[in-house]
Formats: sequence, C-alpha cells, structure tokens
Amino acid sequence: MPPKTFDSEIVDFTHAIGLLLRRRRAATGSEDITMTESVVLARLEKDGPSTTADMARAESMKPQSMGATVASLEEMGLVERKPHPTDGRQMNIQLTSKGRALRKSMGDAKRNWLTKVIAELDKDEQQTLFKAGEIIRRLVEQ
Amino acid sequence: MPPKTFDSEIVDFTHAIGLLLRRRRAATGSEDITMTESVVLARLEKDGPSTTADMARAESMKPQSMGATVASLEEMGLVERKPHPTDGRQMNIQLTSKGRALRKSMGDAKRNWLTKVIAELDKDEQQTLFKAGEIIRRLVEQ
DNA sequence: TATTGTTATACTCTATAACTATA
DNA sequence: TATAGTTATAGAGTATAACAATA
Repeated sequence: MPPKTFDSEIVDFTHAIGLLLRRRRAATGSEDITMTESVVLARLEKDGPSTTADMARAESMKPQSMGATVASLEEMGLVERKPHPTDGRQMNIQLTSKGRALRKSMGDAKRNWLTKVIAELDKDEQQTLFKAGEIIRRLVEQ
Repeated sequence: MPPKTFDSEIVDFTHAIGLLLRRRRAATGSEDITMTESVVLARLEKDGPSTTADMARAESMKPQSMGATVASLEEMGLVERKPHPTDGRQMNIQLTSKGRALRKSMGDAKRNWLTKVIAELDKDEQQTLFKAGEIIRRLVEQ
C-alpha cells in the first residue's frame, strides 16, 4: 500500500466524522437525547445553573439555537428555567432531579452507542480518540 | 487537576465533534461544498464511476439521501449521470472535468478551513487526528 | 446603546414511505 | 421477488432576521 497523501488523509478523516454522525443517529432511539443536549446537561451538572446566552457562547452556537436546545430539554423535564434574581432579562437554566438522574445513568454504557463502543476499545485507542478531541477543541478556537 | 473520568472524556469528545461541525459550517461559503459532497467527489476520483446505490452502501447512507447529494453535485456541474450500458435501472455517476478540477484544487489549503488548520498542526498531532479517524471508521462498522 | 431572550422563517442533511421501471 | 432510482414528506440541528423587555 503506497503512503497516503495529506489530501487523502483529510478526506478519510472527514469521511470518519460523517460516518460517526450517521451511525450515532441510527443508534439513537426516540427516548434518547442528542449530542448537543447531552453536552448541555453535562455542562449544567459540572458548572451549575447558567443562561442560554452563556451556554451559547461556550458552545459557539447562536443564542437562538441554544434556546431551541434548552426548550427541548425543558419539554422533556430535564431542565427548568428560573428568573435571575436581579437581572430581569435573564433566565437561569438548571437541572431538574430527572435531569440529574439521567446524567448519572448516561455513564451506563448500555444506554448509549458511542459510550459502549468506545468502552470496548483498548486503552491506547481510547487515549487516541480523547487526545484527538482535545486537538479539535483547540483547532476550533482559531 | 484531578484525572478525568471516562464519562467526562466521552462528553468532551462529543463536545469536540459538535464544535467541529459548527465551526466547519461557519467557515463554509456559498461556493463551497459540504463534507459529504467532498467525500463523494473523492470516492469518484479514486474508484471511478459508481451508482448512487453503491455509494450509499459505502457511506452507510440511505439511497435516497445519497440521491440528494448526487443531485446537488450534478446541479453544480461537478458530476454527470450516464445510463448503465446493460442494466437499464442503473445510472452511473462520474466526475465532470469541472469536478476533477475542483478535486485538484481542494488540496489547496486556502480553499478549505479544515485542511488549513490541520496543515498548521505539527506532525504528531496530525497523526493523532488521522489515527482517530481510522479508529472511528472501524467503530462504526459494529 | 447593548444584552437577554423570543418568535418566525429557512436551509442542510438525513430519514421513512410510497412509487415506477427494470432485472 | 429484488434492485435502482425518484418523489414527497418530515425531523433534527442549526442559521438569520426582527422584535420586546431590561440594563
């Protein structure tokens, strides 16, 4: 096999991302939450209550898009909104007990295709994926 | 900093994928093509003419979805469809000269945000990303 | 004047379902 | 009966634009 060109490495990487998304979607049942929703839940658990504007900035999303994500989580009863005590414009978003319970159960690999398949990799490969995630997060800031 | 839990590594990885997609979209101008479209062009260049059904199987997409992608590429004049010589059901999709020219210019980092930022990484980090891509492609087959 | 949030609208990517034509 | 492809429709995940309330 001849060595891959840089260009074909990029194509293969792009290909992998596309496959991952479609595979993840196919594995997602109606009772599951989306990738963005799960990241938002994790953030709320880790950093405490926040506003849609703040979360939108953190995720590089438009506030309106984050608003839609939050509205969806609220509809599922996973988060609730409370008026900010002093700033009348803001609404604080926080986890409900149901949301906290879901976060706990998400570590359970059976619930989640991606968690499951990554858990089955050997440690080196897991580290490669996580390291790639770090690199990507840094890349995106440019 | 305490060591990350497996769960939070997964969240961070998921987060990175979401950021990558949004960043890529933001960097995409109206004259650019999508990730799926670029992968399809690369495949046609590498493996020669193919049908939508075959390409759909290769990309783990539904034939209808691939049909839409191909229709979009055809509208841009990058591919053309020719009836299969013996099987009247099939249409062979092949690159036009314009499509081949675009493929050539895609290696030009200035044209493409993702290519550009990856090109600027050091070799080790590039290898980590490409290795992660390989792992993902393998993961998806399960 | 800037910020938070909402509503309305639209686009991309992909899916499901129903169909026609051909094998 | 199975396969290739088309058309219609829908949903998720964004985006842009216009607006109201508050700071």
